[in-house]
Amino acid sequence: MPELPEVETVKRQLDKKLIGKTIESVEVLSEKQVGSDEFYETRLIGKTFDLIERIGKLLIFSFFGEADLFILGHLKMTGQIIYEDSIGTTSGGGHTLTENDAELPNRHTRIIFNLDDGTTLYFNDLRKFGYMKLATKSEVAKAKSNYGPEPIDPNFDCEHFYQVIHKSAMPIKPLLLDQKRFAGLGNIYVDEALFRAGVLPSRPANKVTKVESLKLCQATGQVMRESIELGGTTFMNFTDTGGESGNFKDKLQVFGKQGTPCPRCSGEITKIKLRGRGTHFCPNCQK
DNA sequence: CGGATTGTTCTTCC
DNA sequence: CGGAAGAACAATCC
Repeated sequence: MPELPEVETVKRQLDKKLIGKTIESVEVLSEKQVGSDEFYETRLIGKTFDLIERIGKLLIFSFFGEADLFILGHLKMTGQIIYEDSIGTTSGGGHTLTENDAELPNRHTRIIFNLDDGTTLYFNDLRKFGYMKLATKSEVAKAKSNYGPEPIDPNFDCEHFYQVIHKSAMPIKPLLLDQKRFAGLGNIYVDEALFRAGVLPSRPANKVTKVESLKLCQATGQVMRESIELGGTTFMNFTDTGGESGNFKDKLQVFGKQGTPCPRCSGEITKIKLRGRGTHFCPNCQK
Protein backbone atom coordinates (compact mmCIF):
# COMPACT_ATOMS: atom_id res chain seq x y z
CA MET A 1 0.00 0.00 0.00
CA PRO A 2 2.25 2.74 -1.16
CA GLU A 3 1.50 6.18 0.22
CA LEU A 4 3.45 9.37 -0.25
CA PRO A 5 6.68 8.18 1.45
CA GLU A 6 6.81 5.00 -0.63
CA VAL A 7 6.17 6.88 -3.86
CA GLU A 8 8.82 9.42 -2.89
CA THR A 9 11.25 6.56 -2.24
CA VAL A 10 10.57 5.16 -5.69
CA LYS A 11 10.95 8.62 -7.23
CA ARG A 12 14.34 9.14 -5.59
CA GLN A 13 15.62 5.79 -6.79
CA LEU A 14 14.41 6.46 -10.31
CA ASP A 15 15.99 9.92 -10.27
CA LYS A 16 19.35 8.23 -9.95
CA LYS A 17 18.72 5.53 -12.53
CA LEU A 18 16.37 6.69 -15.22
CA ILE A 19 17.16 10.26 -16.19
CA GLY A 20 18.98 10.47 -19.50
CA LYS A 21 18.07 6.92 -20.54
CA THR A 22 16.34 6.48 -23.90
CA ILE A 23 13.48 4.07 -24.56
CA GLU A 24 14.45 1.50 -27.16
CA SER A 25 11.30 -0.62 -27.08
CA VAL A 26 8.11 -1.05 -25.10
CA GLU A 27 6.10 -4.18 -24.29
CA VAL A 28 2.53 -3.61 -23.14
CA LEU A 29 1.10 -6.56 -21.22
CA SER A 30 -2.07 -4.95 -19.84
CA GLU A 31 -3.65 -2.42 -22.16
CA LYS A 32 -6.32 -1.55 -19.65
CA GLN A 33 -3.73 -0.14 -17.28
CA VAL A 34 -1.39 1.55 -19.66
CA GLY A 35 -3.11 2.08 -23.01
CA SER A 36 -2.57 0.35 -26.31
CA ASP A 37 0.75 -1.09 -27.30
CA GLU A 38 0.67 0.67 -30.65
CA PHE A 39 0.00 4.02 -29.04
CA TYR A 40 2.83 3.52 -26.63
CA GLU A 41 5.28 2.50 -29.30
CA THR A 42 4.53 5.31 -31.71
CA ARG A 43 4.78 7.92 -29.01
CA LEU A 44 7.59 6.70 -26.80
CA ILE A 45 10.29 4.94 -28.76
CA GLY A 46 13.42 7.06 -28.95
CA LYS A 47 12.29 9.36 -26.14
CA THR A 48 14.69 10.15 -23.32
CA PHE A 49 13.60 10.40 -19.70
CA ASP A 50 13.94 13.87 -18.25
CA LEU A 51 12.30 14.88 -14.98
CA ILE A 52 10.41 12.61 -12.64
CA GLU A 53 7.97 14.49 -10.44
CA ARG A 54 5.81 13.30 -7.61
CA ILE A 55 2.66 14.99 -6.43
CA GLY A 56 0.76 13.24 -3.68
CA LYS A 57 0.95 9.59 -4.68
CA LEU A 58 1.11 10.37 -8.38
CA LEU A 59 4.30 10.06 -10.45
CA ILE A 60 4.80 12.23 -13.52
CA PHE A 61 7.49 11.32 -16.05
CA SER A 62 8.62 13.81 -18.67
CA PHE A 63 10.92 13.54 -21.67
CA PHE A 64 13.62 15.76 -23.11
CA GLY A 65 12.28 18.10 -25.76
CA GLU A 66 8.70 16.87 -25.36
CA ALA A 67 6.38 19.55 -24.02
CA ASP A 68 3.18 17.59 -24.48
CA LEU A 69 4.14 14.01 -23.65
CA PHE A 70 4.10 12.58 -20.15
CA ILE A 71 3.49 9.35 -18.31
CA LEU A 72 1.21 9.49 -15.30
CA GLY A 73 1.87 6.67 -12.89
CA HIS A 74 -0.20 5.63 -9.90
CA LEU A 75 0.65 2.52 -7.89
CA LYS A 76 -2.66 2.35 -5.99
CA MET A 77 -2.57 -0.66 -3.66
CA THR A 78 -0.22 -3.12 -5.22
CA GLY A 79 1.77 -1.40 -7.95
CA GLN A 80 5.55 -1.56 -8.20
CA ILE A 81 8.02 0.21 -10.40
CA ILE A 82 11.19 -1.79 -10.64
CA TYR A 83 14.39 -0.86 -12.37
CA GLU A 84 16.66 -3.69 -13.44
CA ASP A 85 20.23 -2.98 -14.48
CA SER A 86 22.03 -4.94 -17.15
CA ILE A 87 23.29 -7.58 -14.74
CA GLY A 88 19.86 -8.19 -13.29
CA THR A 89 19.98 -6.23 -10.05
CA THR A 90 16.73 -4.50 -9.30
CA SER A 91 15.67 -1.48 -7.36
CA GLY A 92 12.48 0.41 -6.92
CA GLY A 93 9.64 -1.15 -5.08
CA GLY A 94 6.09 -0.98 -3.93
CA HIS A 95 4.29 -4.14 -3.13
CA THR A 96 5.75 -7.42 -1.94
CA LEU A 97 7.80 -9.49 -4.27
CA THR A 98 7.21 -13.08 -3.35
CA GLU A 99 9.91 -15.58 -4.13
CA ASN A 100 8.04 -16.94 -7.10
CA ASP A 101 7.74 -13.48 -8.54
CA ALA A 102 11.34 -12.46 -8.10
CA GLU A 103 12.14 -13.20 -11.73
CA LEU A 104 11.26 -10.40 -14.09
CA PRO A 105 9.10 -10.08 -16.00
CA ASN A 106 6.50 -12.15 -14.16
CA ARG A 107 2.75 -12.70 -14.26
CA HIS A 108 2.15 -9.32 -12.63
CA THR A 109 4.19 -7.30 -15.10
CA ARG A 110 1.99 -4.83 -16.99
CA ILE A 111 4.48 -2.88 -19.08
CA ILE A 112 8.18 -3.17 -19.87
CA PHE A 113 10.45 -0.36 -21.03
CA ASN A 114 13.70 -1.55 -22.57
CA LEU A 115 16.30 1.20 -22.34
CA ASP A 116 19.24 2.03 -24.57
CA ASP A 117 21.91 0.96 -22.08
CA GLY A 118 20.55 -2.54 -21.66
CA THR A 119 18.61 -1.76 -18.48
CA THR A 120 14.90 -2.31 -18.04
CA LEU A 121 12.02 -0.60 -16.27
CA TYR A 122 9.05 -2.72 -15.21
CA PHE A 123 5.64 -1.75 -13.95
CA ASN A 124 4.16 -4.61 -11.97
CA ASP A 125 0.74 -4.63 -10.39
CA LEU A 126 -0.80 -7.70 -8.86
CA ARG A 127 -4.34 -6.37 -8.63
CA LYS A 128 -4.30 -4.10 -11.64
CA PHE A 129 -5.61 -1.11 -9.77
CA GLY A 130 -2.71 1.12 -10.71
CA TYR A 131 -1.76 2.66 -14.05
CA MET A 132 1.07 4.05 -16.18
CA LYS A 133 -0.68 6.15 -18.77
CA LEU A 134 0.39 8.51 -21.48
CA ALA A 135 -0.89 12.02 -20.91
CA THR A 136 -0.83 15.45 -22.52
CA LYS A 137 0.25 18.62 -20.79
CA SER A 138 -3.35 19.62 -20.09
CA GLU A 139 -4.17 16.19 -18.68
CA VAL A 140 -1.20 16.49 -16.35
CA ALA A 141 -2.34 19.94 -15.26
CA LYS A 142 -5.80 18.61 -14.58
CA ALA A 143 -4.42 15.73 -12.53
CA LYS A 144 -2.22 18.10 -10.54
CA SER A 145 -5.18 20.31 -9.74
CA ASN A 146 -6.71 17.46 -7.75
CA TYR A 147 -4.02 17.66 -5.09
CA GLY A 148 -3.75 20.00 -2.15
CA PRO A 149 -0.58 21.06 -0.33
CA GLU A 150 1.67 18.34 1.07
CA PRO A 151 2.32 17.97 4.79
CA ILE A 152 5.97 17.12 4.08
CA ASP A 153 6.50 20.47 2.38
CA PRO A 154 8.77 22.60 4.61
CA ASN A 155 6.42 25.50 3.86
CA PHE A 156 3.27 23.57 4.78
CA ASP A 157 1.18 26.05 6.69
CA CYS A 158 -0.35 24.80 9.94
CA GLU A 159 -2.55 27.86 10.18
CA HIS A 160 -4.00 26.95 6.78
CA PHE A 161 -4.34 23.38 8.04
CA TYR A 162 -6.44 24.60 10.95
CA GLN A 163 -8.59 26.80 8.73
CA VAL A 164 -9.38 23.84 6.46
CA ILE A 165 -10.24 21.32 9.15
CA HIS A 166 -12.11 23.93 11.15
CA LYS A 167 -14.61 24.31 8.32
CA SER A 168 -15.84 20.73 8.24
CA ALA A 169 -17.90 18.57 10.56
CA MET A 170 -16.60 15.42 8.91
CA PRO A 171 -14.69 12.98 11.08
CA ILE A 172 -11.07 14.11 11.01
CA LYS A 173 -9.70 10.92 9.48
CA PRO A 174 -11.62 10.86 6.19
CA LEU A 175 -11.00 14.59 5.89
CA LEU A 176 -7.25 14.03 6.11
CA LEU A 177 -7.49 11.32 3.47
CA ASP A 178 -9.03 13.78 0.99
CA GLN A 179 -6.17 14.40 -1.44
CA LYS A 180 -7.73 17.62 -2.62
CA ARG A 181 -7.38 19.14 0.83
CA PHE A 182 -3.97 17.68 1.73
CA ALA A 183 -2.00 15.43 -0.56
CA GLY A 184 -0.22 12.25 0.29
CA LEU A 185 -1.74 10.84 3.45
CA GLY A 186 -3.11 7.32 3.14
CA ASN A 187 -4.66 4.90 5.55
CA ILE A 188 -1.45 3.98 7.37
CA TYR A 189 0.03 7.40 8.01
CA VAL A 190 -3.27 9.01 8.88
CA ASP A 191 -3.81 6.50 11.71
CA GLU A 192 -0.23 7.01 12.89
CA ALA A 193 -0.46 10.80 12.80
CA LEU A 194 -3.75 10.81 14.73
CA PHE A 195 -2.21 8.57 17.36
CA ARG A 196 0.81 10.84 17.72
CA ALA A 197 -1.47 13.85 18.11
CA GLY A 198 -3.78 12.07 20.57
CA VAL A 199 -6.87 12.72 18.46
CA LEU A 200 -9.56 10.11 17.76
CA PRO A 201 -10.09 9.36 14.05
CA SER A 202 -13.83 9.83 14.53
CA ARG A 203 -13.57 13.29 16.06
CA PRO A 204 -15.50 15.88 14.06
CA ALA A 205 -12.83 17.97 12.36
CA ASN A 206 -14.32 21.24 13.55
CA LYS A 207 -14.08 20.02 17.15
CA VAL A 208 -10.32 19.69 16.95
CA THR A 209 -8.86 22.50 19.03
CA LYS A 210 -6.25 24.87 17.77
CA VAL A 211 -3.62 23.29 20.00
CA GLU A 212 -4.50 19.79 18.80
CA SER A 213 -4.60 21.02 15.22
CA LEU A 214 -1.02 22.24 15.47
CA LYS A 215 0.07 18.92 16.96
CA LEU A 216 -1.75 17.00 14.27
CA CYS A 217 -0.44 19.20 11.50
CA GLN A 218 3.12 18.64 12.66
CA ALA A 219 2.52 14.92 13.17
CA THR A 220 1.35 14.41 9.58
CA GLY A 221 4.56 15.91 8.22
CA GLN A 222 6.79 14.20 10.77
CA VAL A 223 5.41 10.71 10.30
CA MET A 224 5.82 10.88 6.53
CA ARG A 225 9.25 12.51 6.63
CA GLU A 226 10.51 9.90 9.09
CA SER A 227 9.20 7.18 6.83
CA ILE A 228 10.94 8.65 3.78
CA GLU A 229 14.19 8.66 5.73
CA LEU A 230 13.76 4.97 6.41
CA GLY A 231 12.96 4.20 2.79
CA GLY A 232 9.20 4.02 3.26
CA THR A 233 7.22 1.04 4.34
CA THR A 234 4.42 -1.15 3.29
CA PHE A 235 2.34 -3.07 5.74
CA MET A 236 3.04 -6.42 4.18
CA ASN A 237 6.60 -7.69 3.76
CA PHE A 238 8.03 -4.88 1.72
CA THR A 239 11.03 -6.17 -0.09
CA ASP A 240 13.18 -4.23 -2.43
CA THR A 241 15.61 -6.58 -4.04
CA GLY A 242 17.92 -3.65 -4.66
CA GLY A 243 18.66 -3.84 -0.95
CA GLU A 244 17.07 -0.61 0.19
CA SER A 245 14.12 -2.14 2.01
CA GLY A 246 11.60 0.08 3.74
CA ASN A 247 11.97 -0.04 7.48
CA PHE A 248 9.26 2.25 8.70
CA LYS A 249 6.96 -0.67 9.43
CA ASP A 250 8.99 -1.24 12.59
CA LYS A 251 7.97 2.24 13.71
CA LEU A 252 4.23 1.75 13.33
CA GLN A 253 2.47 2.31 16.63
CA VAL A 254 -1.17 1.59 15.86
CA PHE A 255 -1.61 0.46 12.25
CA GLY A 256 -2.19 -3.29 12.23
CA LYS A 257 -1.58 -3.40 15.99
CA GLN A 258 -5.14 -4.16 17.05
CA GLY A 259 -5.27 -6.31 20.18
CA THR A 260 -1.78 -5.32 21.27
CA PRO A 261 -0.90 -2.92 24.10
CA CYS A 262 -0.67 0.77 23.31
CA PRO A 263 3.00 1.80 23.36
CA ARG A 264 2.11 4.87 25.40
CA CYS A 265 -0.50 3.81 27.97
CA SER A 266 -0.63 0.01 27.67
CA GLY A 267 -4.34 0.16 26.85
CA GLU A 268 -5.48 -2.05 23.98
CA ILE A 269 -5.23 -0.84 20.40
CA THR A 270 -8.63 -1.10 18.79
CA LYS A 271 -9.61 -1.53 15.17
CA ILE A 272 -12.91 -0.25 13.81
CA LYS A 273 -14.32 0.57 10.42
CA LEU A 274 -14.69 4.28 9.77
CA ARG A 275 -16.24 5.36 6.47
CA GLY A 276 -15.45 1.95 5.11
CA ARG A 277 -11.78 2.07 6.07
CA GLY A 278 -9.94 -0.04 8.60
CA THR A 279 -9.05 2.36 11.41
CA HIS A 280 -6.62 1.76 14.28
CA PHE A 281 -6.37 3.79 17.46
CA CYS A 282 -5.94 3.76 21.23
CA PRO A 283 -9.31 4.52 22.84
CA ASN A 284 -7.50 5.53 26.01
CA CYS A 285 -4.94 8.08 24.91
CA GLN A 286 -6.71 9.42 21.83
CA LYS A 287 -9.57 11.75 22.69
C1' DC B 1 -16.68 -18.49 -0.77
C1' DG B 2 -17.68 -14.18 1.10
C1' DG B 3 -15.41 -10.56 3.12
C1' DA B 4 -11.52 -7.64 3.34
C1' DT B 5 -8.30 -4.87 1.10
C1' DT B 6 -7.27 0.66 -1.10
C1' DG B 7 -7.25 5.26 -3.54
C1' DT B 8 -10.00 7.38 -6.64
C1' DT B 9 -14.09 8.44 -9.16
C1' DC B 10 -18.79 8.26 -9.97
C1' DT B 11 -23.53 8.63 -8.21
C1' DT B 12 -26.80 10.08 -5.10
C1' DC B 13 -28.69 12.96 -1.88
C1' DC B 14 -29.69 16.86 0.99
C1' DC C 1 -24.89 24.15 -6.65
C1' DG C 2 -21.73 22.29 -3.34
C1' DG C 3 -20.43 19.26 -0.02
C1' DA C 4 -20.67 14.93 1.83
C1' DA C 5 -21.79 10.06 2.03
C1' DG C 6 -21.87 5.82 -0.15
C1' DA C 7 -21.20 2.70 -3.88
C1' DA C 8 -18.44 1.14 -7.48
C1' DC C 9 -14.19 -0.40 -9.28
C1' DA C 10 -9.93 -2.72 -10.23
C1' DA C 11 -8.38 -8.30 -8.75
C1' DT C 12 -6.75 -11.37 -5.41
C1' DC C 13 -6.03 -13.59 -1.06
C1' DC C 14 -7.42 -16.24 3.01
